[in-house]
Amino acid sequence: MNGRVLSKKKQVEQTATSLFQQRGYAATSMRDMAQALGIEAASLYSHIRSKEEILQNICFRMARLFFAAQDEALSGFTGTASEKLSRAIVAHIKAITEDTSASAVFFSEWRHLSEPHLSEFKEMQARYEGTFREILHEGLGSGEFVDLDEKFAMLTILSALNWTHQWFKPSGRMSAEEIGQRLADVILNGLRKK
Amino acid sequence: MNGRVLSKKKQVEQTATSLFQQRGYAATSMRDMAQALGIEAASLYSHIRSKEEILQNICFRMARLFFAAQDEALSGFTGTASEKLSRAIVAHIKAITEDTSASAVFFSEWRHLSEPHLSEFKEMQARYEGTFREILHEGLGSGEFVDLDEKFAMLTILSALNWTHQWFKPSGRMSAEEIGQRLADVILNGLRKK
DNA sequence: TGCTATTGCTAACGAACGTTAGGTTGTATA
DNA sequence: TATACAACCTAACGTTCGTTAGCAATAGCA
Repeated sequence: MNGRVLSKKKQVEQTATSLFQQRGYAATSMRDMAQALGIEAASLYSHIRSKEEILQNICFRMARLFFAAQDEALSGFTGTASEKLSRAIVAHIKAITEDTSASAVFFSEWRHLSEPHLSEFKEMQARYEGTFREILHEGLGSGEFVDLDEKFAMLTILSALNWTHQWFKPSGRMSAEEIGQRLADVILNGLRKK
Repeated sequence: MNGRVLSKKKQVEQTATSLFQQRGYAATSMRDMAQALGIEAASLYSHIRSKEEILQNICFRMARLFFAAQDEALSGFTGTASEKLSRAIVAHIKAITEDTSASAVFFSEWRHLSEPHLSEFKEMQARYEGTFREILHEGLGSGEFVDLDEKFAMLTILSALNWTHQWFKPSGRMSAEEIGQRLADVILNGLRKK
């Protein structure tokens, strides 16, 4: 077995991801998913343990993706805070564009995780955001960045980036890297022409 | 009657707003709301027609707030695209900070509206965003702004602004107007010191 | 051929859901 | 004092929810 394109479990997760994105986790029933797959609701339990397990897999898989991209972009890199921020932004966009549906679920459905997964998730989130804060902190200390609140700036930047999943199309004329670079440029230099 | 601080219907809506923000519309039950108010679920129907009516009221009230703020900021105003954008941003932040909980619901729970309200809502949203697009279009035509995609820039800007509801505290040291102004500054001039 | 997964089914469980019907109480006004 | 209404109750409705039990069909491998 396993000469298949996609294991059935992956298929279930992919369908669930799409439905969670469209309707939200709480508003998507097991029967909805089953119907989308052309099977009965009870049959889903041959592949998954519970509804929440699906959400956990989506959320934590995306989390790993974000960390991997961030690590790759920053580990061992030395440069100005601007350069670091730029690389972190490009990495972030790259992770989002690797799976926009899962990203959408990751960003807005994680609150439906139950303990202890919820706490673990929040911890990872804080750690990930912490890297951005450190970069901002560094840039503020070196006088590279304008005076601003570290935390609010970090949240605002991420919020701007996190909308990318809504409109990114892999078939579009810009690659993830190009989009990330443009966003980094605008964040660093602003809309206004100099 | 009506020497009261808040009509019971408003109390129900306020409680619902808070719960919708925390758990999401679909994951909040009538019994949850009732419990938060110290009454029985069935008693809620003395004050409201349905669960969805509450969501409708929250969403459309916030929509009116956004339009009112935008109109006040721009109607009759003539100036550069930068100035217009700045005013629109400040107005937007002002509307958000007038009710951060309702804003949170407005931004992420509107998809649970049923027709025809859903279509009406989307129409208003497009109209509101259209104003931002026009400003960007103007600034691009006049050479005031750097070259960028109108639609994506608009979505990115609004996405950055729309996170404000997450951290704004009326008791904080910055007013809504100050925050809006700072955000407009960063969007126009960027993070990097010149 | 026999064994073991994989994938699916029907039937049903108890719980929770939004909502309705019908009734009781208290208070403000005519 | 009579009337009206707001506010809340208990009881229950039909539906949907996530999930379990138990069983059948199929396919790959030994």
